[in-house]
Amino acid sequence: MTESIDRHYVEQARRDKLAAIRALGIEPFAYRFERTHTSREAIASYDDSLGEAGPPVTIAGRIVALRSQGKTAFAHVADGDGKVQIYLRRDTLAATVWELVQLLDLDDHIGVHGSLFRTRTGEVTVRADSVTLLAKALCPLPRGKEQQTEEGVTVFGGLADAATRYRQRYADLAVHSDVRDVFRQRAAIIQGIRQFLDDRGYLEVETPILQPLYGGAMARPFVTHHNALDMPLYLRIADELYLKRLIVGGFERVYEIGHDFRNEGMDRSHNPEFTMLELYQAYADYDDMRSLVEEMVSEVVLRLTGGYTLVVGNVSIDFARPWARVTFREGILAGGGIDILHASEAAMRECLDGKGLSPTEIEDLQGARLLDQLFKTFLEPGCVQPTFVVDYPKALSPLAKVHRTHPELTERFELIILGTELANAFSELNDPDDQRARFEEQVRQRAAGDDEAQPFDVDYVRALEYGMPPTGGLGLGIDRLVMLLTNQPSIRDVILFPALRPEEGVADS
RNA sequence: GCGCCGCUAGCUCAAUUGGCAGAGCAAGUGACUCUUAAUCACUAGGUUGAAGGUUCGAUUCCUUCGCGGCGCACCA
Repeated sequence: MTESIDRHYVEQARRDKLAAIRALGIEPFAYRFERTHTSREAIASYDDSLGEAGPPVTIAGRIVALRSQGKTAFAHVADGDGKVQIYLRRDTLAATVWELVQLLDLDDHIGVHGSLFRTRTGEVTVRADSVTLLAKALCPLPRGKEQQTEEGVTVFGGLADAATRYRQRYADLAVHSDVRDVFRQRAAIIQGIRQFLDDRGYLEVETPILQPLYGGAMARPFVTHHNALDMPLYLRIADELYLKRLIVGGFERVYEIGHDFRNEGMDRSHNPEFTMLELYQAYADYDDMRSLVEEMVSEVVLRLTGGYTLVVGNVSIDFARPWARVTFREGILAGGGIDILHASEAAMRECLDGKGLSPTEIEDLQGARLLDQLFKTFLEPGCVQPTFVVDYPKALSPLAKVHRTHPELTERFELIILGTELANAFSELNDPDDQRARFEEQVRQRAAGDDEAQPFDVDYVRALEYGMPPTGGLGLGIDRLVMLLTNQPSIRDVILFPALRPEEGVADS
């Protein structure tokens, strides 16, 4: 980039001011600034008995509104916890400072020292006796204008384009305090989960993100290359197999909160990189995982909202325990009138007739896919309130332990809320011979062209051969939980920098 | 990957049947010593996402492409 490019007149005007500020002998980009109060603290420190002689404060922030009236000016300065009005008068400021004030723009960062008073219109305000420029904003933020009304704040204009909001998240955040709030809540939710698990003796661990073999889920991986070892490495699609190795190693309760990577489509509930909680507990089964996740999520909801009820969209969700529980078989029987354990595949296909699928699509369904379609059609959408769907057919759950009393089922549940899967849990398979057989089956499917089948992990089977105690395992999609608890319609609204197509002319310059 | 919708000034949005591309905010100049969507006057700001086509004439109609949104498919 050179200085000869044609700059937009708005930016050029600001660069001219930047030069004028330097000509005044003022450095427009400061090194540090010592403030005494945040905006909120400053306002709280004013007491009306003090009249015009309020306490001195030093605040810092970004100029979010600027109203000049010639020899005076009002501005609002926003910081991390709010904003405060400042009052600038030519006759109370040094001549150079007043010249600087004339060169300030919206979105500049400034520090202000002065004493508090209440204006005639009733707003607690800092009467500035000095102003320090902390950083000049050379581009204005796409900021709307706010009007304070009885009902709250109305914003006129602003940043609305979704693509720009996600691409320039810094501008989105700078301009939308409600977007910042979503990410504060996200942090609180994750912190609540950590607290819950730490309090119960679960050990937080970190396992490899770069893996020589991927496994633990059915998904296409991202592949990269290690130069020194000259070998491919995969970005993990799940933590599962490493965490269970730790159970073999003698840790009885472990969890990891981290990113998984799946090389698949993107939509409202899928980002290629997403945050997963995985948790494993020795001597436990899927029933223990069920009460654990129920307790954990309801406690997080309580901490976040002060209650157990949450309005999401136009539905009220009740997180008070206990949550509904339905078996996979009974749920489909109730919703679709068909018993998956006894009906023929032909009869099951017939059930799906007229449910939005074309006849050829229905004809192609068989085995696991057919069962999954029945689940998606007759059971999942009806699970609006928190619902455990338990005991999945074996065909759908190659990683779960066979049900102790129904050999055609597995000990697995999914937690469904608002028709969306939030968590998935098993009684973990700990028979190494069974595990070996299932890997072999995966290899066969891979050879048959299923590129999502898992590779054979010899080392993992070796770990199981040393003996893994009975273990309950749980995976919970953190992003989806945050979406739900913060009432956000898209996973992109709860991921700070969601995956996007590269922007033309930026990525390659 | 498929379908539908959208893309106009820095931002938010208009533009009648295909007939001079407009407003508010932001910006610049000027006025203004308690304003708060400050106000008032003036000024500037456009390759209408890109390329092509139809037409005397295209923001508008057609084709292709790019980006985004929604839905479907794939996928937890």
